[in-house]
Amino acid sequence: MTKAQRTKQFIIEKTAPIFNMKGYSGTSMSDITDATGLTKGSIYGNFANKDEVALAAFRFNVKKLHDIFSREIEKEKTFKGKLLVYPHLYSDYYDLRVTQGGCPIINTATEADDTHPVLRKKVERVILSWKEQLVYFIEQGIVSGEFKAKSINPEKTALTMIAIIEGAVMIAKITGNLSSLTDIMQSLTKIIEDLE
Amino acid sequence: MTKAQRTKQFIIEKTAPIFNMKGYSGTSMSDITDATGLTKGSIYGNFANKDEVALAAFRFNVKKLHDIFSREIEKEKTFKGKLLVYPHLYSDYYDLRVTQGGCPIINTATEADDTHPVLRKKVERVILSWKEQLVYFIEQGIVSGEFKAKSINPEKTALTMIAIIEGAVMIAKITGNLSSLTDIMQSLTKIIEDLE
DNA sequence: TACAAAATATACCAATTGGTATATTTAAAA
DNA sequence: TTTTAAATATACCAATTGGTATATTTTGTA
Repeated sequence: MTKAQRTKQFIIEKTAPIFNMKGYSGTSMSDITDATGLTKGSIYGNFANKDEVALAAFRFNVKKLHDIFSREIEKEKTFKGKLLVYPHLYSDYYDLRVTQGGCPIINTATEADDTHPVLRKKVERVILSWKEQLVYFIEQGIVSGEFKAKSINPEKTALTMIAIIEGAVMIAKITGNLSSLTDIMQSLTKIIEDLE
Repeated sequence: MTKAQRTKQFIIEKTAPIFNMKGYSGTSMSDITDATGLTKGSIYGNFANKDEVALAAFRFNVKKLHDIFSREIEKEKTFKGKLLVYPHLYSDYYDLRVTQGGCPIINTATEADDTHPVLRKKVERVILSWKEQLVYFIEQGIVSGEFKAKSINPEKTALTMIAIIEGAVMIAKITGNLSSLTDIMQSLTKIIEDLE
């Protein structure tokens, strides 16, 4: 890793929480220089513009979350177990502190949908690939006999899971109430268990 | 209604969609003057600052949505019917066009949670009172015998309903896919029907 | 150790930000 | 119809915005 690569990574790590908390248009260049202790010169030496920093920060935040879940999902042998990783981790409030400022998906989605086409597309892809992963788990669960084939619509179930999770994170974040997150995750657990 | 009151209302109506699309920090004074055709003088003659306009715009957006749902809820005689108004209206994509820019609750919640304490508190109150209304419907449904008392946790169900709805709106907005909204609303319908 | 290249800092830019003081117009009351 | 007050417009303000050209420092390599 060259010096420049390290600096680039350093800028991303330092600004990722800022972008997640303040949003794209809420984060200024001075926020970026403050957070990194670097000057504009070195920011613009490593990134073409603010946009590039925001994009990299978003990628970083998503990966951070993704890695946590992937690690736990791999440990599980059954597909039901893999699906249950989500309510399990979220019940522990695990993530909300990892990525400061709440879920980067919902944060970026709500800000970018009407304002930032590039970022919008990135979020869309993240959501769709998340959905595909869930669909795969559900379908494989059906194949393996864990879930009953009839009456299950994998696509619908996957979308519902994502909606519940994102909605739950939003509610917990705005109310500061951890128990509401736990409550909603119980409902999600039930949905998964009803697949049997 | 005096002239000033009418102008104030005019400013709110014209800027409400802007704030909902661009967000608080994304909406500038020039956006406001552009949208209204008025000058800064008359904006600041009617509002103390940008904050006041944003707060009024948020209130306006929430009320607009609230009125639509209230009207339909009143028509329903059973509590199950009242709860089902949500999936029914959202399946038709009814709201997403009423309040331009998607759901003001999720938009404002994700932006304000880490940045704007006053707005944050307002969103929190909106969500909590929405939850209380749902809890009331569920409890009354139990009293009336529509729902079976045991195994129902009204608070948990209400929170889950809100999470699903908000998450669904977010997904539909970012993917531009109406059918995902319909899919998720079917899941919500099932949750409500399972209360029997 | 010298040197080229990469990385970072400095100092600037025009444009825009939210906000204000004052001038002008419009509307209501006497 | 005149006076007064309310409503709106004009013209400004300092501060901050994202961005850039250039100077300086740091780094790896010959």
